[in-house]
Amino acid sequence: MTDPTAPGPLAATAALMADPARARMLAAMMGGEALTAGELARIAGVVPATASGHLARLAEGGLIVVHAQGRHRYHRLASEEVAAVIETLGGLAARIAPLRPWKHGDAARQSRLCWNHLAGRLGVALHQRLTGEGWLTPVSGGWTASAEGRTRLAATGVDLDQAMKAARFACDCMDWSERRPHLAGGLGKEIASAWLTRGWLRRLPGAGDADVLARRRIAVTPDGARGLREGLGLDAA
Amino acid sequence: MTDPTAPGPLAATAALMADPARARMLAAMMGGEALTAGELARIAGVVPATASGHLARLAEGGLIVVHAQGRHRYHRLASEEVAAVIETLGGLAARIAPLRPWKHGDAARQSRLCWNHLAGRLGVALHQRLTGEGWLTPVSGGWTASAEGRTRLAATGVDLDQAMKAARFACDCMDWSERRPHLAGGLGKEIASAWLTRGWLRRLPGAGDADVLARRRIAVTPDGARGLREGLGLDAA
DNA sequence: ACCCTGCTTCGCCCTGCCCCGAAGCATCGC
DNA sequence: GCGATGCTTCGGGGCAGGGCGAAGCAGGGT
Repeated sequence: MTDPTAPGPLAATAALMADPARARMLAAMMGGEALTAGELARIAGVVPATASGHLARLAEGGLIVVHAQGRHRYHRLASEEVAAVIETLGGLAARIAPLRPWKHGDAARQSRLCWNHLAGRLGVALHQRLTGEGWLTPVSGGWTASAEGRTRLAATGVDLDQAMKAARFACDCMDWSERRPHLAGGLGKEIASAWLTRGWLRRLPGAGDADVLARRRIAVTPDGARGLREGLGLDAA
Repeated sequence: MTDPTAPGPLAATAALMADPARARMLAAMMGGEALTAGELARIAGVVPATASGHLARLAEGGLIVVHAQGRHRYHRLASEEVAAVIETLGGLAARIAPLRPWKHGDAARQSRLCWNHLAGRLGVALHQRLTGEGWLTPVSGGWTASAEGRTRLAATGVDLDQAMKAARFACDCMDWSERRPHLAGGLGKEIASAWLTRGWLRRLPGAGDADVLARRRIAVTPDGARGLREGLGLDAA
């Protein structure tokens, strides 16, 4: 039998997220960008030395991966699965917290990124539109696109073939603010990155209000609003 | 602006799961039963006084609810959402943990309960069978059942109407051991409870091997194997 | 070559909290 | 009534670990 006093994997992994500074770092990385240790230190509100220790633990725990480049070290979440856990846990926390220094009434429902795909109002609306019209239908372990869905998405700059190739089993990620699924997986990533590079979406500076929203806010540009309306019949209010 | 040193809801909630004793308690409650403080103390491997403190914190944090009855106090998970978070986090932890006192190779994939519905091999197989035959199709925020699916399920003792009534948005819960969705929500609950009372499934004592599997193991009885084969064409190996 | 910047390692302090034993309340059985 | 059981609150001890400053080690610019 194993040591009964051992933490166990669940507690060990939870402990990695249980520190305020580390939680802020993880929340910041939910924007999908790779951030340097210095940036993360500032975000977390600790001195670089402390941040370095935290990042080492997160990396050793497998929650983040580090990419050294020159004298910078870039940190990002290790996988979509890690992002999903943080998203889910953050949603539960936000709904549970009776102590409410964090108004999750309105700001939290805004459109945002969840690791590398769209979440919030926009993410959910997109998911409903695509599945509601039958352009996309879930099958066990992935998606199939109708011919119309394929051309519609292509018109918005989404390379469906490449997305499908990478679309290892596209869970629809549960959106905690809207309580409906949004589009994750390879397809979600492809859509978000296509629209970001096309200038239909842009990142908002997003202040420093930590935790669930740090560095994750996005907005639809006028171009994007027009494109989504014409291409998908989606009203991005 | 709020106090920048405040833990934040994410860290606070994660901290509740970050203690070994509390994690063991939560894992035990994943079996769906309401457990007394004494049982949980024994499971967690701590003295009743310590367990009482932990349970108070879990309750105050909204992860569990307490139901006093006579001189016993029964504790269970507060919601399906809490269960989903624990399941997801446990899955991530099990796959990440490079330190492996916890073999998650085989035992973890066994059929088990996830809060109040089926998970593991059986849960995933069931989900695939029901959706694969078109008996159940996901629609935005729930399910619809075909006529054939309705009669098939009714034949196994599942009251579909009642299930649907309670089937507030049946996310398919992601199964971490099989990496495929299984059936959660009101329908998943109804199926599991129907088959448990009918004697098609039974709980396994489940040793005390804590964390992800404590008190969650189930097995298909000979009766159940026959019923599932005849009723649903499902081979419960 | 020089310095500057970004990051890490080290040593120390100190808070938080996990644990237990003892005592205090409830509830049930007799 | 009485004692037994289940659980809680209280006080004290001990350890993990989070925080910082100082020093060390890269990589880059000039």
